[in-house]
Amino acid sequence: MAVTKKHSKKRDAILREMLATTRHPGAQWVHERLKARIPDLSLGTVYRNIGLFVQEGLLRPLGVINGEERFDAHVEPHPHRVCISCGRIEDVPCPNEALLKRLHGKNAGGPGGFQIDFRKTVFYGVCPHCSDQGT
Amino acid sequence: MAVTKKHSKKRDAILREMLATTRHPGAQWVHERLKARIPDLSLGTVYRNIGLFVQEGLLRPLGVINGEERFDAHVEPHPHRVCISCGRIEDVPCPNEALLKRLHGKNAGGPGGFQIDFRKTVFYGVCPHCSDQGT
DNA sequence: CTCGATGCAAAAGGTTTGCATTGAG
DNA sequence: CTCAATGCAAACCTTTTGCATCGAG
Repeated sequence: MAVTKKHSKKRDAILREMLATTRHPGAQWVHERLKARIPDLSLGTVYRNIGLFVQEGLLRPLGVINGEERFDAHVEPHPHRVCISCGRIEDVPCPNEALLKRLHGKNAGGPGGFQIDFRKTVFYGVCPHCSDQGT
Repeated sequence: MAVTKKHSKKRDAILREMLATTRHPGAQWVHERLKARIPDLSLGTVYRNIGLFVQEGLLRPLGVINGEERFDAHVEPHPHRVCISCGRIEDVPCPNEALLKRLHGKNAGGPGGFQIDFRKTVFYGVCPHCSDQGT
């Protein structure tokens, strides 16, 4: 069942903006981006709605990069790569798919009683753009 | 070459405290823990020294859990499991070791020009203590 | 004595929250 | 009309920083 009760243009705009990009945006980026079209959109509303989307499973939190939580609208579990220079996040195309699948089992976390719900794999490195800059 | 220039009792205490625990502590925990022994230890000093230790490679930042950055004094790369209920972090004992190794290569991140420096794998779930609580 | 290390408090960000107002059904 | 959604601003928390003081070499 949905957490959301009523319909709202701003809520729609926030979700659509996040679905339409591959940037794995944070709240601030979404807000700044939408302000152009919706000048009276408040940052608080962006945060509140992102929170709801996450609860509904429409968005997946990726983790904090440079102090800001980032989100992915493509909710099927998959690894990411993060540029430690500029914070860019990309989906990892086809990362040893078979191997990763074998790591997905309930017991992948090893013994000790943890009930593993999900896994996150992140590769950290420098993206092409940043390595061109000579850092 | 070392980042640190001078010797200090407080700095030593901070590092020793973090090396002596398997909790993967955050700055606040270290500070609170040491205050008992060193009443005039300031939180700023804990943050500053942790920052130095990370630069020196003595500590590895694990990521933000519940809004707080956590650190590991065991710097050889290895996966972790995190309790999404209480924030407990544990090393993962022996997680399909062979498989994980095969994911370590420079190209593990897939094509696209990223120069992969390191990888983080985290399993999220509920620890035994929290699942006993019924949550 | 010199310069790095520290305490203290203010500042900086990102995120959350309380409350009055707006708007969807 | 009713209650969810929003704007606004204050509150929160963790982390950083500026500056005067302290302490190691």
